[in-house]
Amino acid sequence: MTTNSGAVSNRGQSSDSVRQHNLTTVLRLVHLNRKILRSQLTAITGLNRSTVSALISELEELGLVVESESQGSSGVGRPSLMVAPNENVVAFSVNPEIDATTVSVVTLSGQVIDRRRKLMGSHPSPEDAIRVSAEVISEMRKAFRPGTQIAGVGVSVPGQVRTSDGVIRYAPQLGWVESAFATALSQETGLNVFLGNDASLGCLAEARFGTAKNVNDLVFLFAGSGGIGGGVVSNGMTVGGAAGYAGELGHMKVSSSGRLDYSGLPGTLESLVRREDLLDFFKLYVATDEELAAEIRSSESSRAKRLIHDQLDSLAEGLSNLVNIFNPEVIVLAGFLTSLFEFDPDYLLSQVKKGSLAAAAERVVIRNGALGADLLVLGAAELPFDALISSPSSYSLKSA
Amino acid sequence: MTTNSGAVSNRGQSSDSVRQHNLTTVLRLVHLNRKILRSQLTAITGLNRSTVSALISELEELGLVVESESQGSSGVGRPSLMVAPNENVVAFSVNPEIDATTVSVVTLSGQVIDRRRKLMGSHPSPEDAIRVSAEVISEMRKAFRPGTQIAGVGVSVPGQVRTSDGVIRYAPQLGWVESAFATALSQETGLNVFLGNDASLGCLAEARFGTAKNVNDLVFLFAGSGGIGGGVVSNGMTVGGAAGYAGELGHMKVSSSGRLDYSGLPGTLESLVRREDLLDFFKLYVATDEELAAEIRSSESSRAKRLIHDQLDSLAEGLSNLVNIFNPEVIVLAGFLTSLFEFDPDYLLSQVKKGSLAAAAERVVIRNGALGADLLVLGAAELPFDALISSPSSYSLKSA
DNA sequence: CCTATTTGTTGTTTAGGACAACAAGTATCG
DNA sequence: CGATACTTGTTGTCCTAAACAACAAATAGG
Repeated sequence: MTTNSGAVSNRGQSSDSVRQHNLTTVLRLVHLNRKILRSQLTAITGLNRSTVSALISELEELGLVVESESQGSSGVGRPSLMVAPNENVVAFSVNPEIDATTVSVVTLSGQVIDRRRKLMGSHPSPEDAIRVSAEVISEMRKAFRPGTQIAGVGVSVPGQVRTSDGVIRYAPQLGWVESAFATALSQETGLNVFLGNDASLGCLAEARFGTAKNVNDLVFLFAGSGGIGGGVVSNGMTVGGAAGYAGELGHMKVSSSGRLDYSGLPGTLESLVRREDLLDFFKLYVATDEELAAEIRSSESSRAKRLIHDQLDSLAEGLSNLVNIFNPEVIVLAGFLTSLFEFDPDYLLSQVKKGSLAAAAERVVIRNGALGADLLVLGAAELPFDALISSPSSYSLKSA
Repeated sequence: MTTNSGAVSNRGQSSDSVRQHNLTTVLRLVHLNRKILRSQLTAITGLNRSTVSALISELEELGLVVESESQGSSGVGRPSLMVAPNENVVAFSVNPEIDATTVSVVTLSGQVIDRRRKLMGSHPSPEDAIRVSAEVISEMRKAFRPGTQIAGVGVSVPGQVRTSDGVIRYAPQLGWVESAFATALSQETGLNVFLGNDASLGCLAEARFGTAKNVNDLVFLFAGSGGIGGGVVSNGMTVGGAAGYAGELGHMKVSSSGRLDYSGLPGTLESLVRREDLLDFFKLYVATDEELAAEIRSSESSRAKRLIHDQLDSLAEGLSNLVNIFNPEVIVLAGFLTSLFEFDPDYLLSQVKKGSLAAAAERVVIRNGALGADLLVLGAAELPFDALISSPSSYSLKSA
């Protein structure tokens, strides 16, 4: 049941908004599926063939989609046309890290067609990151083929972002506080800039293109060197909260331990499940996730196993809480949590079930994320694409 | 930002569905506001005056709303007509408790016009409750004035309910396990029966008619003799989870304490914030919430204050987690939590802020619920009313 | 009593989706 | 290989329902 509380959608619908809605619906399906048959569009939307035809014509005139004859026909009857996003429509994805900033170009069809990583001095300021991003974006634009249309810029932030105006409130690892990042980068580039929390964007990406495609209720947990972040989809909608700070699942207190997390809160999931602890134990310094994963996979000593199982126990406590709170269909893990999970999947699942209500946990599935290195790149690009998709006929795309 | 993940609303809209949507929108506004001016309807919906006029005519012909001349005109110009729900449209609300079952009649305008509480032997079975409910409903129907139209029955269940088919999975206090309650009660009464978790329904009621009206992101926490339940509204939608079990906020682990809650989970909010503990301390047995509240309010001894502050501390730990997870606009407390909160509101708020991220907590407000004894009655009645409102022209109302 | 203002009503226009008929292209079967 | 069945795209027509415009009704203020 998806009862809405009444504070939502009190607007009526005119025939004009119907058209917009239908354009959005079709364009979203084309975007999500990368390519899709017209016949599938009519089946999924429930709209008439002729209506779908008209909608696609309009989207084609807007330069947003292209049609082609489908190869390798499947079945009787006239073969249906293939509809795909126009490859000329792109977005920039900006991913600031502690020692570098990565800028990527993503097409509306989900291809990452360019990526440049700029190393930066330690502890760059927001202004540094903005300047570098703007420079890289400017370079990249010069290389675009003519006719390229830019939807905007999406930025993944390892910290708390006020989504309404794209202000970074606090990014602990970067040491950034209260930066009007979106406004500044928009001024530098002349593009629309959207910000999101990194884990929330990862959640979005896995829900749309990854292992949780078509899942309406999911919990996502992402752990990197900077702690644990999360994201939640409920009723098919991202849980954003009043100002966009929701999803800080790593800062959930699960124990009376006095250990502090990176934000200074005691006994939280993030304080107990730590990449650093494993690195220390394996005497790895500055290791990649792959190297750490290899160590974990090949762990034989009982001390190592004990440590890993302790981490799994703590992780399970957090996940149990989330199961009780959200009753998700799928739990998706990313970052180094994937290696923990792989070490003993059955153990984690059984511990999660032990700590949660039977009914809420009975159908839950735990999976590793499927997007790997593209996770945040794709997630951030979804922000400008969402803006475009929600008003296809009026959104102002910028040319290269 | 309310980004949707893509798994939702892939349907297109035909002109017919527009009409249904607009009928629903108008009827929902009339229901939520109990009465509303036509001019306000046009302003809120953004629809044309003539369109609103036509929609109301249709709803009036369906017997769902009535129009009247508004008294005490306010301002220049022709006075607008007042639109209100038809008082002949009602729903039954069934609230099973450990020692009694209460059946109420609620009008579409939100009035509780009849209520009968049937005491039952200790530990009644689901079948007992179904039989008693059906009997009371049958009696009540005889007393209805002619023309009364019944939307259905809403049942609040202190336990886990699979919302898709109205099966009670587990209601610990009642000792009920796996009961096809909705189907059985529907068979007995010939009415549509809907089930919901009690706390979730309380959340819904406070969000629609209580202290959280027009709030799109809220967390609700409800504590009675049977433990702590909760409900969440995010993006204006109830968080229900994959099968409807979401919102079990009381079973969130926040401490390493070995104390068990009523479902056998250790260190949870429910295990630490306990009505029983307070009753024991004050040597009250079988007290009402009012009696307990009076004791708490007049507590002077330092031992009493200590106990109450301990409970507030535990409550704050749970709420801090929920703030980090949901970034709510408002937290609503109900049941005996209201007296805890009233004892020292500033303390609770400051402890909550201490345990959560500054950004997520900065604007959060804690309030007591406003609906008192009507909480679950109104909440349960919303289930059949929702069904009616979401398809006004095709929902089959039953006559008395 | 007259004017300005707001709202309800009625008749007309218009946008856009549904529908029906036909053309186009594929697979199957004899 | 041709006939048939089947599915899909296209085109022209129909129809629903919202917008719009003009007018009537009801109020407040001068």
